[in-house]
Formats: sequence, C-alpha cells, structure tokens
Amino acid sequence: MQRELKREALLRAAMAAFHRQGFHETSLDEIAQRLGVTRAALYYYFQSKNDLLVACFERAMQLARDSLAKAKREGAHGREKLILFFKRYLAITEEHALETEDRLKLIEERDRLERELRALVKEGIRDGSIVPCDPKLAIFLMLGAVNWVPKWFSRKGSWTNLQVAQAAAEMLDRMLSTAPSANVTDDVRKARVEP
Amino acid sequence: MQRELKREALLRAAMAAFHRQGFHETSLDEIAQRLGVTRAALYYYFQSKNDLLVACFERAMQLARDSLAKAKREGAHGREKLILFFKRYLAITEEHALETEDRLKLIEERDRLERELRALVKEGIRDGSIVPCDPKLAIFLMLGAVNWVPKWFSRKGSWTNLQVAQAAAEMLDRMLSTAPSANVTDDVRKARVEP
Amino acid sequence: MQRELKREALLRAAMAAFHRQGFHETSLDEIAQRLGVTRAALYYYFQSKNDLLVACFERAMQLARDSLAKAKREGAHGREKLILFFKRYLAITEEHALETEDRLKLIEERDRLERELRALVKEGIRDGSIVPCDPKLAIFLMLGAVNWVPKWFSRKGSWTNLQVAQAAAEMLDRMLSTAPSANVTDDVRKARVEP
Amino acid sequence: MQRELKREALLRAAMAAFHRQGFHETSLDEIAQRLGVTRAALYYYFQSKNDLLVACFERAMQLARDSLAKAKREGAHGREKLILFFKRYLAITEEHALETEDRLKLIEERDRLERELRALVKEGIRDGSIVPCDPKLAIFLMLGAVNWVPKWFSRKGSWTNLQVAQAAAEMLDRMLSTAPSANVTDDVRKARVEP
DNA sequence: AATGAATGAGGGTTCATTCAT
DNA sequence: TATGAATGAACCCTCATTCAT
Repeated sequence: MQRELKREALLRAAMAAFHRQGFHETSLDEIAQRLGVTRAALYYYFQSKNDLLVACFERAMQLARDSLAKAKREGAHGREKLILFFKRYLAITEEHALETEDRLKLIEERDRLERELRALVKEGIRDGSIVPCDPKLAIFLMLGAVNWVPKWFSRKGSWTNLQVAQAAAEMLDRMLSTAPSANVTDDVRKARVEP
Repeated sequence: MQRELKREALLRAAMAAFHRQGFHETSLDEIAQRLGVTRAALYYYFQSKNDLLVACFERAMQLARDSLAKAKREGAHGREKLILFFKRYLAITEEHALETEDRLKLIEERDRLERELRALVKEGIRDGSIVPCDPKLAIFLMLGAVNWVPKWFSRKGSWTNLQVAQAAAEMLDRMLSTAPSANVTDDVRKARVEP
Repeated sequence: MQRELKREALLRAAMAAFHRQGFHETSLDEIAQRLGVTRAALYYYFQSKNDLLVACFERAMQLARDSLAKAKREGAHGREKLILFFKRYLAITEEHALETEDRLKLIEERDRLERELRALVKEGIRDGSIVPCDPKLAIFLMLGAVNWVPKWFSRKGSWTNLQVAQAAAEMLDRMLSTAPSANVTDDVRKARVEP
Repeated sequence: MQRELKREALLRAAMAAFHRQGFHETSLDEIAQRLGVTRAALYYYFQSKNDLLVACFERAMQLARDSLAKAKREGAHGREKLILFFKRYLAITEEHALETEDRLKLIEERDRLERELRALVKEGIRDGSIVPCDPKLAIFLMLGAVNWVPKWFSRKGSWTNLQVAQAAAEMLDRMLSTAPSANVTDDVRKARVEP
C-alpha cells in the first residue's frame, strides 16, 4: 500500500511535468528530484519513460471518462451535458511520442471519447440546444481552448481553478448555445440599445 | 541577396518543422537535410538553434501584427476586427524552450500582442458587439482553440485551410457575439478573407 | 543444512546460466527468478556476483580434478588417461571478468590443472602412446575443441551428450595417437564412461 | 580517403577488442580511447555498437572466405585443402549479441561456410585422405580448437603466429588423416618398439 | 531467511555546437 | 560558402549492491 501511494505521487508529478513542459522537454531527473529520489528509483515503479507517459495518458482518459459519465447523468440537454463535461475536464497529457504499439491503443481510446463528444453535439443540434455547426470542428475548438488555458492560469493568477473553469464554461457554452446566454447576456442585451 | 534568399528558405523550413513537431523534437539535421545541406551550414545563417527559434517567433509575430493591423483597418466594430484577425492568424511557434534572455523579450512582445487583443475585446464590450466577459480569458480561449486546430486538420481532412478558418471563425464569433446566432454568422461571413 | 541445499541450487543455476550466456550477459535477476526468489536474496548466500563466479569456477575445477583423478586411476597409458579425462570434462566457466585478486588465484589453479594435463601428454610421448608434439599447444587445442562443442550441440541436435562425448573423444584421441586409426578407436571405445 | 583509413582503424580496434574481451565486455569508450577520440566520434563511422559488431563479423567472414578460396585452389586433396584453410584462418568475432535481423543474415553466412567445410570433410573421406567420421562434429572440434588458441598465445609466448599456426595445423591434420602423419609420426613409430 | 525500496556507476545514443579547411 | 570531423553534455536505461525491516 505504501508502494501504491508512491506510485500515485510519481504519476501525478509526471502528469504535471509532462503537461507543463511536454514529454520530450521533461527529463526523468526532474520528476525524480521533485519526489526527492534518484532517477533510477523511477524504474522501480515504471518500466520506462514511455510507460510512464502511457500511464499518464490512461489516467487522463479515465478522468475524462468519469467526467463524461457524470455529465451525461446530470445534464438536462446536449449542450448542458457537454458544458458540464468541460467544466470537469482538466487533465491533459501529451499524446505525442508514444511508441507505435501503445499509440494505437490510446489513439483509439481518444477517438472513442471524441466520438462521444461529437455525438453530444449532434444531440444538442437535434434537440435545439446547440446551434447548427460542424461537430468535429466544434469539439476540436473546445478541446483546444480547454487544453490551452492551464498553461496561463497555472498558479500566478489570482483566480482559483474553479473560477477559471466556471468562466471558461460560460464562454464555451455561449459558443454553442442557441439561447441568449442566461448568465450575462441578458443584462447586456438591455444595455445595448442602439447599434 | 543570394544569402537572404537562402536564409529565408531556412527560416521557412524551420517554422514548418517546429510547428509540425515542436522545437525539441526537431533536430537541426532534419532541417538541414530538407534543404540539402549539412548541419554545420545552418550556422552560417543562424548562431544557434535557439536563435533560429527566436527568428521563427519574430516572423510569426510580424505576421500576426500585420494581420492585426489589417483587421483593425477593415473591421467595422470590435468583434469584427477580432474575428478578422483570427481568420488570418495561422502561424504558430513554440514559445517553449527559449533561453531566459530571449525568452523575456519574446514574452514581452507576445504580451503586447495579447494586450492589444484584449483591448479589442474591451472595445467590443463597450460598443456592444461583444458580450461582457473577462478579456484575458476570452483571448486565451480563442488562442488555444486556434492554436489547436491545425493539429487535427493537418492534411487528412477534406477541408481546405480556408474552409476551416471560415467555420472556426464563425464559432469563435458566436462565443463573443451579443447578436442572435443567425445574424452573427451573416456579419462574419461578409467579412471575408482573400486566400 | 537447509541453507547448504539452497546454496547448492543457486550455484547450479548460476553455473548453467553463466555457461549458457556468459558472465556479463547474465543478470542476477535471471538467476534469482529461476529460483523463485528476489535478487536481494542471493546476497544471503554469496557476497557478490563475482564471488558467485568464483564459486562456479572452483566447482568446475573440483569436478575437473575429480575427473582427472579417476582417469589417472583407470587409464592404461598416458593417452588413454587423457582421453578419459576429456570424456568426463564438460563443465565450463568463464575465466573472464574476474576481479584481479580472485583472478590470480583462479588462474593459478587453472594453470595447475593444465600443468597436470601437459604432464600426461609428456608421459604419453615417453611411453609411446602419444605422438611427439608440443604439450602446451596440444592441451590448448583439446580444451578449445571441448569447450566449443556444447555451444553447437546444445539441444537442437539429435545426439545425446554421451554420443557427442564419445565421438569427440575418438577424434581427439586420433589427434594424438601413435597407433593406426582403426586400433585407436577400439582402445578408446573400451574405455567407456558410465552415464 | 582519410575517412576510409580511420574507419578501417576503428574496425580493426573493435575486432581486436571484441575478440579479446567479448562484445558485452567491451565498452565503446575503450575502443574510442585506443584511437584517441571520444566515444561520440565512433558514431560518425558506425551507426551503433551493434553495427560495429556486424561490420566486424562481415570482415571476419570475408577473410575466412578468402582463405577458403585460396586453400581450395592450392590443396591437393580434401584433407590438405582443409588444413590449408585452418592455417590461414585466425580472425574471430563474436556471433553473440547480434540483433535478430542482422543475426539471421550472418548465421546464414556462417552456416554456408560450415557447409563448405563439411563438404571438404566428406570429399576427404571419399578420396580416402580423411578417416571416416562425423563431418559436423569434426568441423566443430576444429573450429573450437582454432578459435581458442589465440586466447592463450596472444603475445606473451615466444612463438610467432606462424609457428603456432604451423604446429596447430599439424595436429589437426593428424586428427583427420588416414595416413601415418608425415611430419613426426614416422620417426615416432620407429621409436615405439614394444607396447 | 528474505524482501521492498533505493542507489550509483556505467553504458549506448543523440544532438547542438565548434573549427580547420 | 559550406563541409568533414570531432566534442561534450544530457538523456534513458540497466544492474550490482545495500539496508531497514
């Protein structure tokens, strides 16, 4: 059980580092030093740097799947489900540099996730909650936006992660919504009398 | 002048490679081989790999500034100017991995650009074309989305770059627009970018 | 006594592995796993990998000495004694990679064995059973031939170890024998080794 | 042309080192230092340590083939051809540790050589110059003996390589010969009156 | 008697960089 | 203007070894 804890800590450190700097830019030394151990100690928990990346990716996927499941349960309509998902989704890994064998499995998994997300967009378009658009592009834009944000709001900002997530979700919501956005737009529309 | 031409070719090759694979994943050998010269020849044109990256970044910034200037001249209101800019912006560089000295200069420059973009958001909010929101976050989201897209639509897709740009612009526009969805799209559609 | 048994098993596993793959190519992990224990457990029985090698070598030497003693008792003349020895000799160890201190002791021991073998050659030359030749070279050739054989007849061949030993002994015998080929073989064939 | 010379020197140093210590026991540092260069410099001439080994093996094979061709031209009968070959053959490489792809090619080549040698044994048996025996075993014994010798007569001994080769060839010859060996046996047979 | 966990040294490899030519 | 040759630092990884438990 001691071991699982350390492995977990290592995994978290690796996810953070890979996310911050990218896979190739992160040396095992960095990760090891952050945990106060030697580079070689990592090999007690992971067989290679690549395996570590795979584990990070799998963890991220698992978190994403969980978020998605919960969002699908709690959202009222397509758009809401989608936005709920994005509000939870924050972990990212680098899908670069995976060795071909692992790469295929992970790409497959990632594609499955994207397919589900696109399905939500279609559902939203059908039920009238989402504006007509290309689902693939919509998802890419949102993923890009979401993946990008933490690079800027890492710790320096005065915002909490929750505040960032909330505000970002509102904007992405507006990007898709057919309704005048509930939160802020209403007030605004009134303020905007003549063009 | 012969030299300028070669240097220009080198810069373009580097931008393409860095953009495609990232800075650390691109070896000077790759760039050199694509130009049919030796690795060592590059040092006749650039003092280091890092200098090459700096040059790439400066070039990207210059392209961005030009796009911005044109967009400001041609857009009718804040939102339109912004969207026009994004429709032109496509070059990306890696802001990672810069050595500290250069890094500061470039970060400063990038910040100046972002400040201007944020100013446009504020202008849009004032003139009623953009929904009230946090300008910083809005810009990050849009940059993220825009920076992410080319990773997916590289070559496989059947869309042209222009089509992608058009569709993406519409969605980002909707994210900010105070106008009802339908109209918005029309506004943007008129503000075409020549190929 | 439990301990001795385990130590013996370990030694045997090490001899087999070193013999099969060489000293440097065999990791302690391999040996440990074959015995179903941890790498660290080996250190309860041997102080170091090098000590393990020394023990292997000593065991091989002991086996060789026993073979030699028996051969000297049972052989009728010099050549026969020699050939009898070779028919028994099969264990090999790596004399490489010994640390200097141990190396000297082992080389000394190996030299003693070789001296005795050379003495047998001289005896054979004197008693007329062995053709005049350089004893040192003769022994090296025979050792080389014998050490080499198991690399080829490992498991694939249809021959049993005994058959190989028999046939090889005949040929080596002929290399030294003063008698016409036909007779020689008969002499040796009678001097059987029990399985 | 300068390059070919250096590459040749490197190859020779590698052959010597691999032959002396084995492949795994030889570090690239050792080879590099013997040539007065850095480890990294080797990669200018060979793509990997494994490639270096492959080159060594190919060179050894080429030398063996040349020796064989000459021996077949010059020898009068099967046995003589064979013995002539062994008198020339001295270069050895480690066939261990080749990566599977290269390994197959080289094993194939080595097998071809062995097949030819075995054919000579058969020819000798047919023409009556070689005593009836298993050709495969005979070749293995001779290869083993020959491969082993240089480990002992490296430089310390007072014998020249030529003297060693001459004496070893005589002994191996006797191992196969149907005739009372010309060189020494004749005198011997006379000396040996009563058993 | 044996294990889990960690270490440190060393090895192969890549790559930006330099310099004489 | 460009190349051939070489370097040194950094990286990933393996493995014998240690030590508390």
